[in-house]
Amino acid sequence: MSSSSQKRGRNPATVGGDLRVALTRISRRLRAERGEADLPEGQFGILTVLHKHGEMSPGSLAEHERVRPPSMTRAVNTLAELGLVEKVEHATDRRQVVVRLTPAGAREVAETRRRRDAWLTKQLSTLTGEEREILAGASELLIRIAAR
Amino acid sequence: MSSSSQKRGRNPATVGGDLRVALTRISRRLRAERGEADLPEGQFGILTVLHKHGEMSPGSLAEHERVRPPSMTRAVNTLAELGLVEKVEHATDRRQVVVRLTPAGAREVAETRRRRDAWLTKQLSTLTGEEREILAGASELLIRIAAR
DNA sequence: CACGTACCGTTAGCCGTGCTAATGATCTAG
DNA sequence: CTAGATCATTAGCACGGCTAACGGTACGTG
Repeated sequence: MSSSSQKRGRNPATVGGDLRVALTRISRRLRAERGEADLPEGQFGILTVLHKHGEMSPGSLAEHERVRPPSMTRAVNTLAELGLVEKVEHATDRRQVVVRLTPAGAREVAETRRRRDAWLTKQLSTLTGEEREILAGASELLIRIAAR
Repeated sequence: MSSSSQKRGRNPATVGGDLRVALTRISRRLRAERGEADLPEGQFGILTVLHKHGEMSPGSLAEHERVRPPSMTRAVNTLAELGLVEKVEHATDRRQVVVRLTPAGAREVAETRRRRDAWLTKQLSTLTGEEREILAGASELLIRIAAR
């Protein structure tokens, strides 16, 4: 009862410490719940970005995903080998590369989304609406903080 | 404006998707903010567990951190090489090993805690009390979910 | 025009940290 | 005493971050 009783005027450092613990715990749990057939988190993330925003250069992808270019190059190559994206040349700037979702990639996004999120969705279903609201709010805050 | 306008009756799947994005973003950000001198997240986590709960077997540590035993063995060995923990033999069961924080390890916990959390604490300081409340609540929820 | 500089992507190679499978040592039940 | 359970470890794989260094391309300026 010690953590939920004192609610007002939270100390930023304390919240930060708790948040860190929570993040590592849930991350490990989610990783453990990933099925054999599911794409690794990072790779799937790239597909969803392409699905949402359309074709994009590796550099933009890297920036969007807050990753260094070499990391993105490798991830994109893996996806290309799987036939989920294709790399085509840029129309006017030959330094650049355009990464594009293939039909198979688009299918993968749709199919995997359901499968992959099954466990988490199920857990969230058991929460109250208010609790889900807290997590939704936290998501927005965390994304905002990460973007600074 | 599409994500913050509709607030009631959140769909678990939607919350899950957003949450996933938020988790990967903030995790990468935190990793990027880690200083040269700071211990990697996982290793530091082990030190804090030992600091909080006292000496412990690798198996218990693994369970506590939701990791498989081989992962813990390796992490503990790294910490032992750094002189931050020591491995001593169990009093009665010679299969077991007892992992214990060294004085240097205890020092490391105290010192690193401040340094390592500087960035996150600073970010949280700029939030409103209500927003920090949301993150504190979310931390509890996530830890609960991870423990299932 | 040519040259230097800036930019983009890639290659090479490092590290941390998760996993499974298999081994060795020890303990314990029968 | 033997068989099986339990604990830690070793070996080896995957994933996904990173930096440093490099090659090709574009572009501004002399």
